[in-house]
Amino acid sequence: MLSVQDTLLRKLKAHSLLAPEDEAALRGVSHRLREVGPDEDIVGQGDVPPVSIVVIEGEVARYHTLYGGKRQYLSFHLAGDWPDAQTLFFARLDHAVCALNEGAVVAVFQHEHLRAVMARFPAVGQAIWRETLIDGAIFRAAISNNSARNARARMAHFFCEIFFRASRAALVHEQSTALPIRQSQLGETLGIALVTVNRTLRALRRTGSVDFRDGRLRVMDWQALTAIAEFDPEYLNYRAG
Amino acid sequence: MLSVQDTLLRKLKAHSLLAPEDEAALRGVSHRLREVGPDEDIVGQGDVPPVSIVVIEGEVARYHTLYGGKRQYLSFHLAGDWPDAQTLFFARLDHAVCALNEGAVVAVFQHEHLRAVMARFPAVGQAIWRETLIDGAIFRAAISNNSARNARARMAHFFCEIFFRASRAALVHEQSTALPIRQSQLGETLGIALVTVNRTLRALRRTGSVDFRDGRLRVMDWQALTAIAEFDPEYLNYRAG
DNA sequence: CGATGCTTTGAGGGATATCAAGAGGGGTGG
DNA sequence: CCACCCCTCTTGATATCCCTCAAAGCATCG
Repeated sequence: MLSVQDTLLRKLKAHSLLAPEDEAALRGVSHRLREVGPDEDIVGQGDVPPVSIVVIEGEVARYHTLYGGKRQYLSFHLAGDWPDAQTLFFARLDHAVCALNEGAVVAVFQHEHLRAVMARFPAVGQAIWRETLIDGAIFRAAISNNSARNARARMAHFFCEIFFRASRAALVHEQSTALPIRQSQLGETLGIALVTVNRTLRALRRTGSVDFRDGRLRVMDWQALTAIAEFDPEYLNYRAG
Repeated sequence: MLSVQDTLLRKLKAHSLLAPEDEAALRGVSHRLREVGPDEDIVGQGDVPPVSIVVIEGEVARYHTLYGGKRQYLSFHLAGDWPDAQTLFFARLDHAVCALNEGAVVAVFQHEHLRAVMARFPAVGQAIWRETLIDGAIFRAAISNNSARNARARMAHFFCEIFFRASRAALVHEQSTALPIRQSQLGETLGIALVTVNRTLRALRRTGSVDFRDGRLRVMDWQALTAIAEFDPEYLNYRAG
C-alpha cells in the first residue's frame, strides 16, 4: 500500500507536472490520519473548516441536504482525491463530506500549512487548483447526466465514471472495484427512486455488461457499457494512456 | 456604464479582498473587446484556447453537446463573470461557451498576461480561483436542482438564482432583469421538455410571484418565489448585504 | 430466533414526454 | 404594402417512464 504522500502525489501528477522541489515541499507538510465509519460526516454542511482532507483508503462522498431532509449525493471520491480542497479559499462549505465504508481513512492537512507551501511553491497551488477544476468538470458531467439521460443511460454513465477513475487509481482488480453504497444512495445520486434503481440495475445486469451488488461494481463488457452510457472520459482530464 | 476593469473588479471584490497594488496590476492587464451575436460560440467544446473571457455586456452561457446533438446548458453568466477561467490551467474545454443575446460583449485576456500578473500578485490568482470555486458551488446546486426537484420548483429555483445574481450585479430594474433565452433553452437547462416548460411557466405565472417572457424575468413576489424554490443564496458566497 | 435493514417484486397512479397543430409576430421579397 | 415564411409560443391529446404504495424475500446481528 502507498504512503499518504505517494497516494496524494500520484493523483496530482496524473494531470500536473511537479518539480522535485515541489514534490519535496508537499511531502513535508504535516498531517494526521483520521479513520471514519460508514455514513459518518467528516465535514458538515455549513462548516468553516480550518483543514482539508485527502482520501487515503476507502471511499468518501459529498452531498447536499435539502429541505425535508432529502439527500442529494454530488460526487464520490477514491484514494488520492481531495474532496474539500475548495475550503482552502472559501468560507463556508455548501455541502457535507461523509465516509461510505467501514474503515475509511483520510489524511487531514491544516490549511495554514498548505497555504505556506503554496506561497513558496506556486506549482503546488496550481496542481491543487487543477484538482478543483477537474471537480468542476465532473460536476458538469453530472448535470448533463442527471438532466438529459434516462435512468438506464444515467446509471450506466455513473458506473463508467466510477470504474474509469478507479482504474486510474489502480483500484480495479479482476474487473471489479469497490463501490460501497446502497441502492438507495445510488438513487439519491442519480435522482431516481429506489424502486427504479432496482429495476434499472436488473435491466443493466441482463445486458451482461455490468453488475453492481454487495458494494462492488463489476464490469464484464466495457465497450457495451460505454455505448449504453455514451461515455467519453475526456472530461476527467487524465493524461492519455 | 462601468469600464471593463470596474466590471471585473466589482465581481472579484464581492468575495475577495484585493490590495491597491493587486487591483492596479489587474487593471494593467491588456485586453481586447469582442462582440458576439446570439447563439454564436465564443469558445467551442474541445478547444484549447490561449485566452479567457470576462462578460462585459449581455449574457453568455456554457453548454454540453451530447450524442445526437442534444444540448445541455450548464450555467449562465452576467457582467463580471468569468465563464472559462478554468482554461487558465486546463488543457481542453469540456464544454462550449456561447453568447445569448444580440450585442453581447466580452473582454478577451491572454492567458500568458494573466499568469504573469498572478505570479507576481498571488491575491489576484486567489481571487480568480475563488471565482472558479463559486462556479463549482453553482454547478453543485444545479445537480441538486435538476435531480431532486419537480419541474415547478426546479424552474423557480433557476429563476431565483438568476435574479439574485443579477441583483448583485446591479442588473435588476423595476423588479425585472434580462434573461435572453427561449423556452426551449430553458428546457435544455432544466432537463424538461419544451411543452412542459410552457405549462410550468404558466403555472408559475398564476402564482403571481414571477413572470418570464420576451427574454425578461420579472419577479413580483420574491418571498413567494423563494418559498416555491426552497432557495437559499448561501451557496453563491456573496458577502452579506 | 425475532428484529432490523437492504433488496426485490407487484400494482397502480401521476408527472412529464411525445405527437400534433394552431396562433402570434417579425422579417423578407414580390 | 401585402403575402408568405419562419420561428417561437401555446394548447390539446395520448403515451410512457418513473414514482408511490405495499409487501415479501433475505441476510446479518444481537
